[in-house]
Amino acid sequence: MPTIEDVARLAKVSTSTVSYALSGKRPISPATRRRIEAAVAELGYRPHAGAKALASARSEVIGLMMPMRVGVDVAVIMQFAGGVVLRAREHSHDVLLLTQDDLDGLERVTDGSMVDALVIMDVEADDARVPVLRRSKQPAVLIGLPRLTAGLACVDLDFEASGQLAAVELARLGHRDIALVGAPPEVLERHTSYADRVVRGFLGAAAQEGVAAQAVTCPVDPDGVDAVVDRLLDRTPGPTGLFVHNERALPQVLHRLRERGRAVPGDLSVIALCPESTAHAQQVPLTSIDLPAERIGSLAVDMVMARLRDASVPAETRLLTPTMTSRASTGAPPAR
Amino acid sequence: MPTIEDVARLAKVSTSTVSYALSGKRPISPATRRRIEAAVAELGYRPHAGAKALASARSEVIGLMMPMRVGVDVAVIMQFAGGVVLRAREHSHDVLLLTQDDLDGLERVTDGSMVDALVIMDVEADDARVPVLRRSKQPAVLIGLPRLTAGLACVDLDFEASGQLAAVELARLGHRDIALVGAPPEVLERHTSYADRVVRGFLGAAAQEGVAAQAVTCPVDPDGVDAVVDRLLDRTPGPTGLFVHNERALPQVLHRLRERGRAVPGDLSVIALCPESTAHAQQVPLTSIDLPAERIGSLAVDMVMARLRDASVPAETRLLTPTMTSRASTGAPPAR
DNA sequence: TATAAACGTCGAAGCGCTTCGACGAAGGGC
DNA sequence: GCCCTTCGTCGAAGCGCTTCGACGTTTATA
Repeated sequence: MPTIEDVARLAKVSTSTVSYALSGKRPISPATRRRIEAAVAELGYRPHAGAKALASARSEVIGLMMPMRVGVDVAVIMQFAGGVVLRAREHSHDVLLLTQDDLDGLERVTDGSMVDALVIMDVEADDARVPVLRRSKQPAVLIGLPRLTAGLACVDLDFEASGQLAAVELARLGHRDIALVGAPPEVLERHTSYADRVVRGFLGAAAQEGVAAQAVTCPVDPDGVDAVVDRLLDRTPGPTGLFVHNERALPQVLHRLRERGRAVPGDLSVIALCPESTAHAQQVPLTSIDLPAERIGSLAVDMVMARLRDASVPAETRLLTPTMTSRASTGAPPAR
Repeated sequence: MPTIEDVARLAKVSTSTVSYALSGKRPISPATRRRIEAAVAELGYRPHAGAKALASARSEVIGLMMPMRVGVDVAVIMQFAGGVVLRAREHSHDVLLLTQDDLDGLERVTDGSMVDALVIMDVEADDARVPVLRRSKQPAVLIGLPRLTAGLACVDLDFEASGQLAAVELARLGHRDIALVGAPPEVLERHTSYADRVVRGFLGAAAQEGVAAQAVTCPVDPDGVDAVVDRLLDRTPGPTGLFVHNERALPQVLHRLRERGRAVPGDLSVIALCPESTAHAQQVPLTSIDLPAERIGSLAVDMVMARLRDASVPAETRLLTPTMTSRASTGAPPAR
């Protein structure tokens, strides 16, 4: 591989001039710049990442911690990751992948200067990674909210507002008894905060609207889903509006409703909290609150980059306002 | 951050001794080693990755090219990736993430010495990345088979044998008319080679067994799936055995069969080609040929590491023998 | 027209690590 | 008791880049 010295020799300038031409950190005359560019092209020169990192104290890599167990919502995770990688490239950074629980990896990549910044996915209320992050020099942004956000940069969908939005919409349509079909028990137990927040928003808004409401967790296996749906339907009079925040259970919920002879939206209205693509992919296109995973990923990168560029940028928490799109799964409750 | 020099000073040795103690490349007396380890621990020393890479010409990072569009089989992709990352860590390497089509990124990370080796997922028959790989210095292993594998390291499930296995099993059970519900049209068109290979194996083995067989592509949207299933069922006499190699369509295929009143396995036997977890997750546990994605990912890393360690290790193609597990979805065809 | 400022370029000093060769001390073979 | 290894350690030379200060040359400013 050619080095910057080879380029300098071919362009008949010093290596520092090549460096400045390439980084743009000092003015270079058009003529010189052209010669350098020609030399770079002719040799196929690429700067050595390690040398650059050593000299400049910047690796141009950001770390991404991502859950990789085949679990709850692979599709969403993937969209986050896609958003992160794409946007990182736009900031001309690469992405180093870390698994969710690799606490030691976190220290290795930060202390070893492998990464300039970090994006942490799927944050839990009392996340073990937060203390590590606090003492590291690199800026980090969390996707999700820990219990204490002071001094941390966080970004997420406003799940509480999402819960409210769903409840208010169902109330507006005339439903007087509604239910949230929520995250699987294991997610709740891990205290991934979004699950709690949806519940709080949903129940709170329902109370305020004077509508009866309940929230249930819902496993992802078909039988478990059936049991949950059955329990809901067997109550009398029972809910006429459902808000489903559980991507993996969603198809089976709809399927069970069909099996039980309940028409959507004739007998039951359904609102889902999921990515648009998922809402579309169902047999009845679902009225949904979008989970803009890719956008959140991009935004996380933007935030972390801003702080990398200018350390005085404050570490704020940004909660994205949820938006609802009405499709074919909602309507007025059936007349009694 | 402390440097190796700080450690050396504290341990009262030279920096080279510290380096040798840490790498184990030269013998160090127990007493010295202990002092060095103590100093490392006391200072919380971590070697600077860039400096190490520069001096040793090894980054201890492997590149992983992974498709991140929300597409065909996110769960499988994720399992591959999980396998890769986990095993890479066992070889004390980190993983740099590249998107599937980032050809320029490939050159950047190889020529810029960001990675020591590469794992490339989801290889197509005439993959544009292959020429780039051939001219790069780093060892690479492909997950999937390009048209010309000479000189390349590849690893994949033996999809052709999988097709055969399914056909033979259905024939053995007494089915005389069988069908392959295959990959979505867009996958076939991209000539992701595994789709073709399954078809070839399935039809070939069926012919040999003297069994009528057909192969159809199958989109992933519910209506598309229904149409495919309907077309199959409306033929008379029609197939009594199905081999489904399309993870996203799988639940809907089963659902449509139920809607059409066909019992599994009473009226129709179904074999799936998918990860075990998917086969279990269906309402009827599916007889399946396992797609051991995580294992393939690990194996890919092992192969690439072997070649990294010893450049004379040949670049071989390894096709994993498929294994079938009988569950509740297969049996004899109905009596006529 | 004298003088300060900006421009364009260069040389050299690192950044933090690995690795080669060297060298004294200790151990083995005869 | 001598020579040859092996062991354990050190010093120094890079690895390929960035960046600081310096220095002639223009160009603007008064």
